[in-house]
Amino acid sequence: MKLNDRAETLLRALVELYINEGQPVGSRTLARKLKRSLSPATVRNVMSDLEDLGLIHSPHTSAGRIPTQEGYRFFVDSLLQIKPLEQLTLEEMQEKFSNESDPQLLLTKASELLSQVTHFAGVVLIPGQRSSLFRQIEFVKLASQRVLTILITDDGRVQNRVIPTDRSYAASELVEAANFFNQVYAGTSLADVRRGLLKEMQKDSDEMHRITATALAVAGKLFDDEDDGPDAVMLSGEANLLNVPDLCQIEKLQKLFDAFKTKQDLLDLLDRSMKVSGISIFIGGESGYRSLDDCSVVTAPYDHDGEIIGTVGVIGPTRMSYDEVIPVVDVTARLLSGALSTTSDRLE
Amino acid sequence: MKLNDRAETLLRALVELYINEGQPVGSRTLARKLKRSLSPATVRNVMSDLEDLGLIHSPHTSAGRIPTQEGYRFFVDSLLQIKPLEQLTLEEMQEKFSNESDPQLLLTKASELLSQVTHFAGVVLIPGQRSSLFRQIEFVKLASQRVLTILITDDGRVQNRVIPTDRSYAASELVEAANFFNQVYAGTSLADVRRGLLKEMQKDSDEMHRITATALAVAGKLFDDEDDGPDAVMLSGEANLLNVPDLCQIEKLQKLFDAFKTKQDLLDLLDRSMKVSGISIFIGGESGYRSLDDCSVVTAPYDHDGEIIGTVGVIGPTRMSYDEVIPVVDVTARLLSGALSTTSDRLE
DNA sequence: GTTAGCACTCGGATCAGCGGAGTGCTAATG
DNA sequence: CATTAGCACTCCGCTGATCCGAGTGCTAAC
Repeated sequence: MKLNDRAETLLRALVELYINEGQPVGSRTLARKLKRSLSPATVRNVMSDLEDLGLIHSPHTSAGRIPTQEGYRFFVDSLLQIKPLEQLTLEEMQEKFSNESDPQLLLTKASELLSQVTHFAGVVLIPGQRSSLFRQIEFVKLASQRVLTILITDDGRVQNRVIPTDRSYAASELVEAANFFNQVYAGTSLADVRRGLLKEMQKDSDEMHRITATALAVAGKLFDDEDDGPDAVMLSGEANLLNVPDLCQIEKLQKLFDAFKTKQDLLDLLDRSMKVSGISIFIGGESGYRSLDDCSVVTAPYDHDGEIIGTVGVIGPTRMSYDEVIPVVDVTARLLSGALSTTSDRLE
Repeated sequence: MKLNDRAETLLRALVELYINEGQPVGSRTLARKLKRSLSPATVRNVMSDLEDLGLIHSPHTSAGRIPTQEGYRFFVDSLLQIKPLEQLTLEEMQEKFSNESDPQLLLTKASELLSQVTHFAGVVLIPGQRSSLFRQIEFVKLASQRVLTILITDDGRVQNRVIPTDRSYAASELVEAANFFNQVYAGTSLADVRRGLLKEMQKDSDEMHRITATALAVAGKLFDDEDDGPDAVMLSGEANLLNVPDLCQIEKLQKLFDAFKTKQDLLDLLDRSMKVSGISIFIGGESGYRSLDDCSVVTAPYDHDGEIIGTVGVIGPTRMSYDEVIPVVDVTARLLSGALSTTSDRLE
C-alpha cells in the first residue's frame, strides 16, 4: 500500500494522538497538532480517503477516527520511528540481569523486567529441552521402588523427577548406572539420548550388561514422554492489564486470563515468532486467537551462543506505545542472550 | 452473643438467601421463605433487632438487609450446617491425587483442585524448609568457579542452586565434600545444619581438614540466607475471581491482584492459620489486610506424618457458600496430608 | 405478641431536552 | 484543481423530571 506524504504524516499523527489520548481523533484536533497548517476541512478529506482504504474508522457518525487493525499494521510497518531507550531504563535493566547466572532465574527475571518496564504483561517462551545437550544425570535413592532423577543439560538447566521403578535398587547400583550414563551420553542432544535408549531397549535383556539394564530401567521413563512439559510459557505482571483502560471490561479480561491459564494459544504464538529473526508484532486479531483480540503482542527471540532457543515478549493492549515497547523487548532479548552466553555452563 | 430461636432461624435464612441470590433480602421474601409462617411485619421487627445488634444492615432505606461482617461471623460460628461433600466431587478429588508422588506436584495439584472445585482461587502455603530434615546433598561442577548444588530434604523436596565459588574445584573434591556432608548431617534439620556450619566456620581454617574446607566453601552460601524463599505461597485460579459478581469492580480486583503479586499478606495470613488446628475462616476485613476487604479466606492446615507443615485454602468473595467451600478445603487438606505421608520418602 | 394497613423513602429505569464534537457536502477561493 | 469556509446534520453523553417497585417504620387493631 502506498500513501502520499501528506496522508502518511496525517496517519502517523492520528495514530500517535490516539495512542497517547485513547480517544477518537477529530479533524480539528489533528489539524492543530500538525505543523503544516492544514485546515480541518482538508484534514477531513484526507481522513475520508484513509477511511476508504480501511486504515481508520469512526466508532459513530459524530466521533473522531481511530486506527483500524490495518491502520496499526501500516503504522508499525512504515511509519513508526522507534525511540532509543532511555539511559536510565537501560541501566535499570542491565542491573536486573547482573549477578545472576541461574538460567531459570534469568528467564524469570526477564519476564518480570518486561512487565515492570512496560507496565503490561511480560511473557517468556522457555525452550523445550529436546534440543539441549545432555550433560549429566544423577540418581538418588528414595523410598523403596522410587528414585529421584536429576537431569542436567548443557545450558545449565536442571530437571528433577521422581521415577517409580520395578524393583528396589541399591545405592551402589544407581551410582554405577549414573556413571555409565554420563560416560556414554555426555554431550549428545536429549533427542539423541532418547533414540539411543530406544535402541538399547530393543535388545534382548539377557544379553545386556547389568549396569545398562539398571540405567535403562531408571532413566527410560524419564526420556519416554515429551519433556517440553506444559509450563513452557512463563507469564509475569498479568495484573498490570487490569489497569489498562482499553481492557477494563470484565469479559475481555476473562477471555484473556482464560488464555493465560491454558497457555496453548500463547505457546503457539511465541513458537511462531521464534522462527522469525528480530522483532515480531502481532496486532489485535492478527494472531488468529480470539482471546487476544484487543491485545498486541511484541516478541523477540533470544539465543544461547548464537542458537535461537526461545522468545521473550510483551502482551498489552493494541493501543500501546510501540515505539517504547519495541526497544524494551529488543533489549531484553539481547541482555538475556548475553547473560545466558556469558554464564554458559559448558563442560570443561 | 445469644439470640432466641426465631431470630437465629431468621438470620440463618437471611444469610443463606443472600449468599444464593446476592441481593438484599426484604421482609416479604424472608417471610415467604420460612416454613413457620410469620408475617412480613413480624419479620421486620426481628430484623430491626438484628440490625441493632450489628448483624445485618441495609445499604439504603428502601432496600432489604444484608449480613454485616459480624453477621457472617455469627452465621459461620453458630448457624452453619456443613453439607457433606458430594460423592462425585469426592471421587474427582481423590482421582486428582492418585498416581502422584512428587511433593512439589502434589502441592500444585492441591491448589488447582481447590480453585477448580470451588471456582474461586486456591492457595497453598508451602512449608519453609527450615524445619525439614537434611537428607542428601550433591555437588555438580559447572563452568569454572561455579557449582550446582542439589539439596534433598526428607520430605522429598529438591532444591537446586548455582553457587559461585572462590576457586575452581576438581570433580573429585566435590564428590568427597558431598560424601562428607551426607555422612555428617544426614537426618538433622536444616536449621541444625546451618548451626553446625556456622560453628565450623569459626574454627581457624588452618586446622581444618581439606575436605571440610571444600564442603564449607561450597555449601556455606547455600545455608547462609533464608531458605524459605519468596515463593512460599502458591496461587491457582486467580482468574476465577474475575467471574465473581461481588468483585467485578476493577479497583477491587486491582487491590486483590496486587496483594497476590506481593504475597506477603497472604503469607502472613496463612502462616497464622497454620498455628490453628482445623478450619480457619477469615471473613472480609477480619484478617486485617485491606486488600482482602471483600474476600473471605477458608483455610486448613495439612501435615506430613502428623506434623503440620503448611496450609491450603480458598480465597473467594465474602458472599460464598461456606457450607460447600469448607468441606472442600477440609478434604483437600486431608487428601494432601495422606498423599504426602504415603509417599513419604524416608531414608531406609 | 402478632398482624394489617399506610405513609414514606429511596434507587433504578425511562425519557426528553440540550450542548458539544465532529462529519459530509457544497460553494467559494487562490 | 486543491484547499478552505460555511452550514446543516448526526450522534453521544449529560441532566433533570417522572414514575414504579420494593421495602421500611410506625401505629392501631386483633
